Amino acid sequence: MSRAERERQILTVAEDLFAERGYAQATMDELAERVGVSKPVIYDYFGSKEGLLLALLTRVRGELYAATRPALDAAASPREGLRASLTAFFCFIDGHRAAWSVLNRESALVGAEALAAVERLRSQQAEFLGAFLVGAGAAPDPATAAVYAQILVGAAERLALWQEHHPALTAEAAADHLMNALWNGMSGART
Amino acid sequence: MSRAERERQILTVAEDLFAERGYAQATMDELAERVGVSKPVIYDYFGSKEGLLLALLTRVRGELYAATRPALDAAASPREGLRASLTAFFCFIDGHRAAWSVLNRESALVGAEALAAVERLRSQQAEFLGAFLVGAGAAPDPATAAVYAQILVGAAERLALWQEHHPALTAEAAADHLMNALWNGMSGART
DNA sequence: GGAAGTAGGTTACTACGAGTAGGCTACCGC
DNA sequence: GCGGTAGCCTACTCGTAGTAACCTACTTCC
Repeated sequence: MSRAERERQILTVAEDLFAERGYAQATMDELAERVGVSKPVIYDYFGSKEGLLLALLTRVRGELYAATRPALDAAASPREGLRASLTAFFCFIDGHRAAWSVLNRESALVGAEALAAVERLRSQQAEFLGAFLVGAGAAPDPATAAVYAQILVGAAERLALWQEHHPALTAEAAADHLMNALWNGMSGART
Repeated sequence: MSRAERERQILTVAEDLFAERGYAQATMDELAERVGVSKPVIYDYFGSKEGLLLALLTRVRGELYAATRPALDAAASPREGLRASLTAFFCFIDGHRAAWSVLNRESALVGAEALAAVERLRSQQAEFLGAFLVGAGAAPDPATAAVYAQILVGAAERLALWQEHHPALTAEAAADHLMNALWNGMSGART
């Protein structure tokens, strides 16, 4: 098997295994067994357990960006663009539900590098959201836009996790709620 | 030394150690050494490394509740109450900066029980915020209020973490931004 | 066509950290 | 003084991340 092929295979198996057991409980021995190779092969490809997680995060980051970025500009108005992008985000999480909590929440404990990788993932989202908010006139200045972007990212992330235990909340409904709360404000109740 | 005294001592040292090294990198051997006892003593008190984390989370939960809950009702208006409570939250994080990321973000990877404990912490905040939002007329119905409460919690949490790398953002400023974004809405820029 | 290098593995270890078995000491009630 | 017990220690076991050293087949060059 070629290197690139083997690499993708290991990452895919690892994503499932991490989702199933959690990062800490997943062992490299079991991963190697599932892939059907010996352990040093994994180490040859990724260097360490954390390196493997890092590679996984990088892959997910690319996918998430591809899923949410285009939606922002494709819509007719800023409001609809933001709503479409938020919906895309929740749909993406839905498709990667198993990997989501592991990759985005459990990863932090391993080390500085993995933590930084998770932060880069968030920053990537926050950055283009911030630029978007400035363009949409939704924030008085770039600094405020940066803060607002963090608020958006945090709120969306929390809602995505909350969904796990409240499956009644669909991706569209989650996006709608976010729009109502953040765009219109909570000061007066709206439906 | 009495049991209760020893327990508090171990928890305090553990909080520092976890903050310093991160949960995974912190070893029970080093903790025992810092406390000045042998390892089995720690296990006698907390059962396991995760048990220790759990006890720490429980303590922090009580402190966070005490810091944020009273502020909600003490103020003259709902708007001011929410702002005061958010400010109290960011101030609390400021005081527990070192422990914050470990306890609230890194803990998830250990096991189901620790994960549940972290979720309870968030739920506690979300619950009284939800009830508050209903009372304030800031959400059309209790179900929406529950979603809004999650949005508040997620946004506040994210902003608290973002502050780590953007120390210019004070607790008051963070609370103000949150109020502007969430209460008034982002649809029209306000200062 | 055979020597030399290399890609893609393998088996069999080491190191280290979580958790434990069993014993020791000093104090308390009687 | 003596049994019980609270609080603590030394000295382990065991599982898992990570590694050293070796092996096999294929490609490449003369």
